[in-house]
Amino acid sequence: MYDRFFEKLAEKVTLTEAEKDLVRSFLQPKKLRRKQYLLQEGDVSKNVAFVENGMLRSYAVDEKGVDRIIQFAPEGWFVSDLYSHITGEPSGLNIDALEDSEIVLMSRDARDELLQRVPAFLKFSFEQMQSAYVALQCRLYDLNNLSTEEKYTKLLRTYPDIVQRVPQHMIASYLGLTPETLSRVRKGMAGRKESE
Amino acid sequence: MYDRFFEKLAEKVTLTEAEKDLVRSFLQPKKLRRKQYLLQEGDVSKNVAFVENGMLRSYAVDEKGVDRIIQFAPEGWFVSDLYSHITGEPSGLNIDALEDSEIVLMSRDARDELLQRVPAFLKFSFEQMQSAYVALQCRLYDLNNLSTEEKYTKLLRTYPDIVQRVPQHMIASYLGLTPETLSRVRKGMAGRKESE
DNA sequence: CGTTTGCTTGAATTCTGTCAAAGCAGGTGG
DNA sequence: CCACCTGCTTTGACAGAATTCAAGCAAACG
Repeated sequence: MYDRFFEKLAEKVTLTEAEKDLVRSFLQPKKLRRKQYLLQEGDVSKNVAFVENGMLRSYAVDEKGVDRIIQFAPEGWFVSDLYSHITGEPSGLNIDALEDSEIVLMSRDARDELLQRVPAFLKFSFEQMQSAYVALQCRLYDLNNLSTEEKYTKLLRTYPDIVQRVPQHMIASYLGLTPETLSRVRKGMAGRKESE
Repeated sequence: MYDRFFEKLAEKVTLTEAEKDLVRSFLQPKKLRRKQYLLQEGDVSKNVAFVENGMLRSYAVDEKGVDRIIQFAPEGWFVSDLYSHITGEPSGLNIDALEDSEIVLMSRDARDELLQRVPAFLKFSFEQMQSAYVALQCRLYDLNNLSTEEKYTKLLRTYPDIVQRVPQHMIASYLGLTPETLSRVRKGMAGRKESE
């Protein structure tokens, strides 16, 4: 239990056994069935979740009722509506499970206390956030500047197993495309490959 | 000197005078003329910059030679190529001044040492990074899901003085549009306003 | 088996990029 | 002080790309 979570910590900081125990005491395991919500629009995000295995997604619903996926969170990733979590305001996002999943929850109080009491945890959180920021900035650049096809192939290179695990229309949503457009782009790519 | 920098810190943490002095000893002021580079593509990002006043921008140049602006950094903002700064690899970005500017530099060693020696500085850096992450995620969502016109009006609401301070073609670049498209969108907005 | 869910396809429409040209400052040097 | 550049914005015409709406099809599911 919590194996992957502590592996993740170990990538960036080393904790004593005592610190590990302390951290562990603030965590709460949870299982989620496919399609089960972790957070629903309008609620306040009480927890940050770490995915031990399975996969979640966070998304917003636009004025036309269409899902707009913001993030996929497979095993080893954190997911939450940070804005709501920090400010305590109602969330505009939904988070739910795309597969049956096992996750680790950390409440806001738990997080605050750990950040204060365990310096290594603060250091980890900072570096984790820094990495996430760099990755997000890269993604933003790509979104702005790559062609549709390039966005898709780059996604495939970054997350090779995503095609097997999430339906295509969700990938389209994540990339900011309609399902039809993505379908046609894939067709174009396949056609070009065969003719060579 | 460093006034705005310490104001920024004070928004999130409180430092003793001794800590302030320590932080100060690791900072380096610098003036930049308009069009002067802080970082050029291919160089390694040695510093993180905080803008005391003036405005910088970070951008990449795509394969066709077109500037793609990633971030505007007016007074009170941090700017750097974090990826290059952390990894030590050559940067793919350029950072230069859009106006004559006064900035505060913090080298990588300085930053590492402050993060280690001044807990409040680590806490600040974490929270700063967290805020930046939330803001970036919001921007990414907008880029993906808003219409061209909505992106532009949202930008105007978020940074009311940006239109006065940066040329329109740079705003277009920041929004991922061609200058022509932005010009036409603005025309459309103006036309609609008058007829009502 | 019928229903749902997801993917594909087509045709029409709207939007955006591209290329080329012209207008409109502000700034500089003569 | 004026003529000239230069950088920036606007316009137009056209081509290409993406969305929309509608329909069909296959696999998965209860």
